[in-house]
Amino acid sequence: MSNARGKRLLDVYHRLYAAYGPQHEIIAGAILTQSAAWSNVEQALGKLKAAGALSPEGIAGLPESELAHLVRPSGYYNAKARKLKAFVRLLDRDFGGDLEAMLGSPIDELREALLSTHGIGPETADSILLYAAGRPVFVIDAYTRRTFSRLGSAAERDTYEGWQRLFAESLPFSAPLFNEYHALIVRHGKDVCRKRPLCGECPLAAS
DNA sequence: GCCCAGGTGGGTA
DNA sequence: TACCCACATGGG
Repeated sequence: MSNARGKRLLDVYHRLYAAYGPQHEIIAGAILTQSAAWSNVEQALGKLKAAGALSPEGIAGLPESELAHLVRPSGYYNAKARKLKAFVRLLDRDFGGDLEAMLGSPIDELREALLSTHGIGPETADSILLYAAGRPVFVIDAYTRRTFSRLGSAAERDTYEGWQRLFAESLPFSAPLFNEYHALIVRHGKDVCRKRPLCGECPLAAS
């Protein structure tokens, strides 16, 4: 491991880790961020990590009540503890507890499995598919709807599928593009444009 | 004090 | 299918 190749491989690992974070942290974050401010989610993730519970094994090994206590800052803590437990049960039951196997399984199969799990709806499922599994799925959230409605580019059908079709049929089919685009929409949504839609500081004002 | 945040599931008509 | 409502904390 002291040779150049080993260092190179470790360097790649650290770069990827710095860019994406551990996959179980992304998944926990996707569930905890449901109808919650990200600053509160970060507090909850910090508590999980400090308790050594930020992993499928950690979550599985904790009573639901203790899990609830740890995720309390993210709100709806009893409901979210139950959802984390449900995800780990799915991982265990359908993929033998192997997260890599789960994330590497066929996209339609995985999406269906996620949607059949308590507490995972279309947005959370697609967040996991895009951000944890790196699949080309466009995530539709409140920021996306708000932003494109204001721009006069709302989906024809105001449903999750309707919005998703709008992006899927109009953009190159690329996970990195979908990832970056959605991240930018969120960034924009949290920025000046929440209180002052399409104001002078908004990069979308003149478009 | 009041309002809202990157949703979801269950119940009712 | 289309609404309601519960679930709950922390920050502006």
